[in-house]
Amino acid sequence: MDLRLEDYISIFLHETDLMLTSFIKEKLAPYNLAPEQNLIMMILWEQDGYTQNEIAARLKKDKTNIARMAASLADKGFLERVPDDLDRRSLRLYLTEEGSELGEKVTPIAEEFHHAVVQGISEEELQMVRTVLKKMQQNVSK
Amino acid sequence: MDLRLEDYISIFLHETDLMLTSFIKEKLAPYNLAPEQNLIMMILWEQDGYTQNEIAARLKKDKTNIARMAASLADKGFLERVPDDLDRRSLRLYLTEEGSELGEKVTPIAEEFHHAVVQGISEEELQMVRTVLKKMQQNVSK
DNA sequence: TACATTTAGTTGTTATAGCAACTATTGGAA
DNA sequence: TTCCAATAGTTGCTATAACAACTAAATGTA
Repeated sequence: MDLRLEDYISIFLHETDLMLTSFIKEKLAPYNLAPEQNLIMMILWEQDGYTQNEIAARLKKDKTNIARMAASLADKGFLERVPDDLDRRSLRLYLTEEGSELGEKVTPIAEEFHHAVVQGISEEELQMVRTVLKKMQQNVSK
Repeated sequence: MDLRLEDYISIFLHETDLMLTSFIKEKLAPYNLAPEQNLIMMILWEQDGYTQNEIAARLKKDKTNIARMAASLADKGFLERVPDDLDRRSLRLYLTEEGSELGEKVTPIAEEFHHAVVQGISEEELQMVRTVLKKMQQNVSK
């Protein structure tokens, strides 16, 4: 077969992902928010009080990642980690005043980012890409 | 606008990338090769003796990453880092016997991986995805 | 009730990614 | 030839990602 690096769609996908991440990282930097930390905040801005475990399920990430990102966000003063009364193993994430206010500034940036990314790409093209990516996901799942 | 997480194509792209990476990571694990380390090896299997800098340019990665991955691959005995005679700042990467032989086992795995990923996806669809991803890359570049 | 199992979260480790600041070397210009 | 600028690589740091092994708490069953 003899595929070259340029033939691997996975490599191209990975490069694209890194470029998008780097782009939004720069936009968020002034707000002291890293890209994946921002995803946690986006969930909480809609509705806070979720447990770390619930956030992990929603973001399809390992609970270790969420725990460390939540700890970092708490350090920054954007949220508080409150043990649940009924299940004292669980930590529920609640926005602080500062974290809550941050949403008003950062939400528009996230949406601008999305629009910048899809600029010049039609709804049909985007849907097609979603379909193909979904197929790839299925291809590598049991 | 009020986009939900599911609306962000960047998030879907990122999740897909992670799933593909995790899949190939598992396939390569028995050979003591991590996915990105494998990319360096793939270049060297085609032609070795490139400098770390040349590898970094080819893989569009920071030279720090390449330096650390090359150090790791050297630790594993897959390559040697040889200072260039004419420019003693440069380190050229040469395959060891072991690293060279590894290529015969791992190259087919990489190609099988690619075929697994694109299974059930037509050439036209794949080309269209490439075109759209390229457009996204341009959208986030200066 | 007592004990085994499951669950939520933490700690430690490895890999990737990229920035900043540094050393060593090379190359270019006065 | 001397000195400044550019280049190759390293070290240190922060963030993401996920696995393994652990603690603490809750649940289920004998």
